[in-house]
Amino acid sequence: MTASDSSSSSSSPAEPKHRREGWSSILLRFRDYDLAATLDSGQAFRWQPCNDSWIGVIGRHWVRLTQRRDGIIAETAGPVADWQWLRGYLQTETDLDAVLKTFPDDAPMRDAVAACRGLRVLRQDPWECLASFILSSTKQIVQIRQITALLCERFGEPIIPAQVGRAVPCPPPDEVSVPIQQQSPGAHGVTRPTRLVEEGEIYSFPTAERLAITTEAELRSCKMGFRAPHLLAAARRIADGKLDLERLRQLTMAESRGELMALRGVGGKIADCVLLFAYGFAGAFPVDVWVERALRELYFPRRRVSDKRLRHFAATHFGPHAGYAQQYLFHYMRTKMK
DNA sequence: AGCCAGGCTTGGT
DNA sequence: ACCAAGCATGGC
Repeated sequence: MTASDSSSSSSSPAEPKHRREGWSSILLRFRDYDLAATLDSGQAFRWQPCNDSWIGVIGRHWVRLTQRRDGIIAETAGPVADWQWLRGYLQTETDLDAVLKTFPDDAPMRDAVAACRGLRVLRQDPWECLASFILSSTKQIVQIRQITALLCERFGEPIIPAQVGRAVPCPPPDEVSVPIQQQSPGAHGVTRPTRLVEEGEIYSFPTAERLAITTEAELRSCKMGFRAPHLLAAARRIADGKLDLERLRQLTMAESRGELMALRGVGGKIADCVLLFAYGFAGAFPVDVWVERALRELYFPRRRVSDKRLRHFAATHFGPHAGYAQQYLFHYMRTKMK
């Protein structure tokens, strides 16, 4: 698409000045990307704002993202030969203009787009997405963040910003480089006693295999309440191969939705979130309390409309990128209006 | 204190 | 087919 990159091996003037040895960085060039809206709109729950950047984990990569006028600077540890994993996650190759043009031309959509233009739908790992949204039911977003943070601290693997260096996850943007010290292998080895989590330390999202060998009580200690048995059962079905999340990519949206909804604790809304945020089914349209409120207040003010009729409207009115439209309505509703 | 939160399941009409 | 209660937990 229109994006062009400059890798850390080039001498681009846009390169971050605080680059350190053992790090890679890249400038993904494009306009029309609102990083803050995208990372803080209830799609993913583990991005932490840090000064003017966002810090998080994508797969096994520690990542810092910084919005610039002409794109996004990404930094990560170690050499990176191919940044496709990052472009895929951020969906930087999606033509946003083309998506927005498919939206219905009505006042609510115009207002929603005007309020948060540049908001994107991410493309996340299916397991992390599924697990996160199993934990989301009847929870506020701040609490989902808290639960997933606990889950990752207890059962994830520590992700060190520079694998051979000291963990300095959050220096100010132009801090003087920290000398990288050799560290004996195994310092973060297999036995990780429970301890206070260091400030800013980041963990990978635990695999289904890891969670499959926990107990419901251990999961409940992450404050997930009645969702614990649902998450545990899902992890076990995936770990033992009864459910293959990769296989769902080959199915139709409806078939994939059915497979997801066969899991305890996964109804239509959570399934739609996974279809949209992980598999990229553009027509998936999750309806939560905020989107239902948006539909009723913006499209049917002072009218009583049945849930059935509302679902039919949602399924037919928003076009081939209904999921994108939904995310704009959601973020619009949550930010601009109370 | 009481209500609500990016819901789902179950049991009652 | 539609309606309500129950479910854990925490923020406001």
